[in-house]
Amino acid sequence: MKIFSKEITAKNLRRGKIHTRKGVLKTPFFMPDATRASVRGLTRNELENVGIYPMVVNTYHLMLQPGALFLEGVGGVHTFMNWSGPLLSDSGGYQVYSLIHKNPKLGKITEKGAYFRSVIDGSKHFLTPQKAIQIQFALGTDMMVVLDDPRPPLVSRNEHQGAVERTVRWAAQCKEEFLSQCKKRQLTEQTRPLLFAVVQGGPHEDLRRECAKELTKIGFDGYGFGGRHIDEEGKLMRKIMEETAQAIPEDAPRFALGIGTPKDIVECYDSGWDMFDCVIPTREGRHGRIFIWEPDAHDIMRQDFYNTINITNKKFETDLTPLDRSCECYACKNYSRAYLRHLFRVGEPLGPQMASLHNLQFYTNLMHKLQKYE
RNA sequence: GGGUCAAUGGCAGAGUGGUCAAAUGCAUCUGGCUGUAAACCAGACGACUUCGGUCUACGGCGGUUCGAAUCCGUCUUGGCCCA
Repeated sequence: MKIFSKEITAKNLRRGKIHTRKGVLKTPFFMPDATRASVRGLTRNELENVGIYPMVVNTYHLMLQPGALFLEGVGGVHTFMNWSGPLLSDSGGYQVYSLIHKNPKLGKITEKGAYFRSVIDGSKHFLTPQKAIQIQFALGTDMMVVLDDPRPPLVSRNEHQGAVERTVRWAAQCKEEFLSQCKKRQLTEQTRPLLFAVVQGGPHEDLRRECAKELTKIGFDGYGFGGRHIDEEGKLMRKIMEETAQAIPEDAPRFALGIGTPKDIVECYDSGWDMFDCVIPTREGRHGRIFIWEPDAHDIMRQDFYNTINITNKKFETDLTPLDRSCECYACKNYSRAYLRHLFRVGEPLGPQMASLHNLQFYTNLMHKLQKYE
């Protein structure tokens, strides 16, 4: 199967389509995070109406609840959550970082894999590269990610180097398990999922290049940018993103994991990345931040094209206009800023729900604009 | 009419001689959130300020004291009990 069909080549970027077994994805695209097999607060219909097609689920969260065996038994996570679009499963690699590195009490990393203490009930779990792949096959997702070893950005170069080496070793083990699962399940080039590796290396360009090179040798369907991609001031490490994109095979999809703000996404696109996922639209929506198009902005590549408002701010108390006049989403078509502020203040779930919906519409529209760009 | 208890910042409610511009919770205001331990977290919340302080505040008034939200007297208001 030809995974990536090249359509446009401009500068050093290539844009095209990714062929998954559940359908074709035109790049660039954004996937909302349905970490626990649900985009928080939104129904299947709402997501479809916004124009969502691919989404991201999480291996770590789903192996804890409801469990990989159960999910495999019911025919996979697609069936369980009733979603027919392509699903990408994150490996749990990020949880290695966000749980263990941020709080050593929650687990331990060894060469064999990562021990986790469940944040749900304290029980112990062990995730190996092989197991991460096995679970993702049990989930039945269409794009899988290798177990990787991200590190906090400020650790020593030495530690980043160690993380790169481990990430490469684990990636090789994942690939091996992936091939074995495909064989066992009699999957063809047309029916098998895609496997993505993750480039680590922190803020060191040479480590990123080295990591990309080693992963390329093993060979994957796509490559991700892992670890933190913004510096201490919250600015995108653009040079690193560019360098890393250049170090990845030109005909492979490039997945900027966990990115990002609308501005970050545009910059990453411009740096050569074409797949994105992030909690920002939904989490910040739940917390009251709304993305608004700047009416006079026409070139998303060259100017500030959006603003954010905090809908809970007092200044919206009597504002009967929609969140965004130019938006076609259900929230903007039906409710006012004052009403949504009211919903947030009294704790009605409809508030966070509508805010998430609107923000996802914003992200979807942003991706449409990027797809038309050139 | 007699007795008794109470009155604290937007609300609830601690504090009962100095460490009190006053705990805590709620409410309010403002931030933050980047492969979701996140419907979460943080800061502010009497006024003024040259940011060192200054002033006004724990029902009213008066007192005791170096010093009072805290002790005493009295008034006002409210709860409960007895006539």
